[in-house]
Amino acid sequence: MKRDPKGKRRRPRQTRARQTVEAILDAVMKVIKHDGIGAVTTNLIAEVAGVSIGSVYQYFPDKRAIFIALHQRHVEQIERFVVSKLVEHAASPLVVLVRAMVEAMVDAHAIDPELHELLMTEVPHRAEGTRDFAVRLHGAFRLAIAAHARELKACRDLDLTVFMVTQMVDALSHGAVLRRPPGVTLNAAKEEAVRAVSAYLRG
Amino acid sequence: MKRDPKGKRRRPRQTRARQTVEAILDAVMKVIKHDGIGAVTTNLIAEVAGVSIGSVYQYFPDKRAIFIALHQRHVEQIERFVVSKLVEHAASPLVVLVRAMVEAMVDAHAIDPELHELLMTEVPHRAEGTRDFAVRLHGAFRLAIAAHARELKACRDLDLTVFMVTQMVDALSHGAVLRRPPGVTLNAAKEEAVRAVSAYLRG
Amino acid sequence: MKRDPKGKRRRPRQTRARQTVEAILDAVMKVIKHDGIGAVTTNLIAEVAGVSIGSVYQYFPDKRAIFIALHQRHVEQIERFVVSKLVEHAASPLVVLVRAMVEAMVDAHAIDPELHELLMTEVPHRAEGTRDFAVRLHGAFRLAIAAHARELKACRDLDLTVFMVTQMVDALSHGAVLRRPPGVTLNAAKEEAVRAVSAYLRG
Amino acid sequence: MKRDPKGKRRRPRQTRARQTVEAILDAVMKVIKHDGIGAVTTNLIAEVAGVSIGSVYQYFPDKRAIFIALHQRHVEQIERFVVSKLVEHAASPLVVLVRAMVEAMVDAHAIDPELHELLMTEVPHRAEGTRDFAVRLHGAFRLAIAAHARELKACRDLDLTVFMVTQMVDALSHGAVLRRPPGVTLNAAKEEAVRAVSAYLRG
DNA sequence: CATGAATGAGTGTTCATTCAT
DNA sequence: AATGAATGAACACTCATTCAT
Repeated sequence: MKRDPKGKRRRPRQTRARQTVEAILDAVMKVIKHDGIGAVTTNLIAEVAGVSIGSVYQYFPDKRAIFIALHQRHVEQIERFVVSKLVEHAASPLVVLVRAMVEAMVDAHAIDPELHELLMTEVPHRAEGTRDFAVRLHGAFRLAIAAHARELKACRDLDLTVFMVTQMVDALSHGAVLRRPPGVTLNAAKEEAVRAVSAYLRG
Repeated sequence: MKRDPKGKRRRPRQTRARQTVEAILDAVMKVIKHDGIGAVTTNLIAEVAGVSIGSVYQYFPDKRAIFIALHQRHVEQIERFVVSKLVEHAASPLVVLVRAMVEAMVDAHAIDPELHELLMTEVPHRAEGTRDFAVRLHGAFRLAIAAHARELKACRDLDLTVFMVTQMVDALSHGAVLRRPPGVTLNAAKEEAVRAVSAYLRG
Repeated sequence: MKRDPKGKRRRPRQTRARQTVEAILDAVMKVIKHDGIGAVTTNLIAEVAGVSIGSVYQYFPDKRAIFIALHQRHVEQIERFVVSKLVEHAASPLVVLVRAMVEAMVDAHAIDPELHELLMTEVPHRAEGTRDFAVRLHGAFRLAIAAHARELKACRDLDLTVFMVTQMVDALSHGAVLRRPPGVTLNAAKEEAVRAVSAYLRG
Repeated sequence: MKRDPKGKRRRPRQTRARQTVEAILDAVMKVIKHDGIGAVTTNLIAEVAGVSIGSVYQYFPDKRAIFIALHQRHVEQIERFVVSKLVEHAASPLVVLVRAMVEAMVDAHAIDPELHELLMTEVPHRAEGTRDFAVRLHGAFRLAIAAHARELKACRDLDLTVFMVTQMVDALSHGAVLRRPPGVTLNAAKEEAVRAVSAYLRG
């Protein structure tokens, strides 16, 4: 596989391919939001994406693969988002870090809560390569928390602690966006989540 | 044609109907676990349930309704399970109550974790009547927690607190069963969850 | 099966049977007019008729038989109607007779033109026992026309003449009710039909 | 319409599509005549037409649409047939024209009387685009009759006259083919029809 | 590589009919 | 005779996938 000698120009094929893939995934999202997953057919995906059905099968072996890719993209977007927030606060004190984590996740969920919910409840996604939300975040959170390991008194098992924090942050931010009780503001829910995680970490 | 001596009319309606519905839902579960949701066809459901396809449509307007009912039944089972555990500990101190809550949820999830995961990730739900897990538990948890309201110093908003506890217990017990890191025992995960919830409630 | 010794009372069985049959046929009509023949199912017929589906099959061997009976009843109603008009004018001059025939048929069609049209275009009816409209009228018209045979100069073959008159009266009255051009009143169409038939009979 | 001599791209669209549609309609006719409409299933249509069931649904939204198209084609065939006969006799005297009209219709009905009858009595029609036989002929007949308007003494309303003639020709030719009394030849029935229409037009 | 017409196995669903009560 | 739950053969229709162009 020869690399481009000069490395200046991107191979147009790769670029076009990525564009097409993106168009297809965008189309799936659009259709899901408009009419539910029941309306998602490969032919409709192709039509909405503005490509031929043949091209869809150029990039995806079958329909299932499209859903998996959609999940992957969605999770990766959030992951990128969260990681970037986390590095910002690499040097912050623990509470600030926790607040940043919660805020990042809430923001991530708030981008398109409806779609997130649909992806989680309606779109089949159990498959290799698409590990769950919380699992994907494990790595990012581990790094961030490890930096504060000494502050954590009761932390005997870092992996366990990271696991717990990840689950809590994921669930509480998801819940804050989509299921908080009426009368509770998003900010209040956020603060409460920060409080909960902090309390846990403090021991 | 023997009429029953006392009873004027046979009335197998309610009983038979419920039996049939149960048989159908059991059949769906069986098929899902055997061959995945991809293999779930209405005719197969009928066959496995030992009823005619026509009878399936006597009780469910369409395939989707079967899935919804399956979710409902599953969630209700867990709810019943959790509630019964909760009433057992109506008079217990807070920490014991929290441990009971976590244990109940972990046990509930552990009954058939595979099925639970499949129901959540592969089977389309999202429809009236199938509110989320955590939402169903809200009521049960609220009752249990309200009894300890005085002990909760930092509790300004009971609903918010209940919401938080529900989310945490649900996520942590679900995670403990299905996503705990390797090397962490179920019991350790349980204890950690109890610790986390207690820490939050303590303020 | 003993007949009623005195013969005073109608056998309730016969009466009930006829009532049920009528209720079934009425139900079919009702459903057809409400939702089209596409909506006509035996179970719905039973429901609308207020009898059990089992009772429907007590009186009709299958669905087709119901349609045939419906046609038969409809045609017989019209036939009775026309015949009674015809006997009124048994002694009238030819033109009056023709006018009476046309009027009778127009009135018959006008009773429920919509249903008539539906019966003819949507409801399958080719079967023994359900000869066509015009054929059923042949006998009635034959009698009426035969009385005026001597007036008919050009009438070499009475059957042919009756056939022609029947076709014309049927088609023209049906058309007058359902297809006359805009701007033409029903009465004008009637008169024109009378003129046409008279012209034919006059030779 | 072969544009490019070299032929850069095949464009079988229009032609192939029409061929397929014709094949489907022919298949329906074939099945109806063989086994009755009861035997007409979409899959059988596809099989007999030599196309896949998927292709059937490429051209028709549902089964009903196939029947409608079949009616349309049938009526259009007859219309074309009649019109061509009519233009042949554009300059003929009235009686000859009437004879031509009757003959055209009789011939049209006689092409396949069985199918015609089945289409009319067994196949659901009645939908936009499938106006009745007589209505379709109205235009053709109007043109033909208008040319002789001066000869028609008693014709006050051309539309009414055309309506009457259309109804009569349709009914009498249809009846001549399918319902003439035994002992009456087709030719005799034709002549009688010509006589009837002529008598009407003469006033 | 792209296209999109064609495919056809497979599915959900209906509904005429039966028969135990 | 009446009932109506149950039946299941049969059907209309979909849609993932292919492949000739």
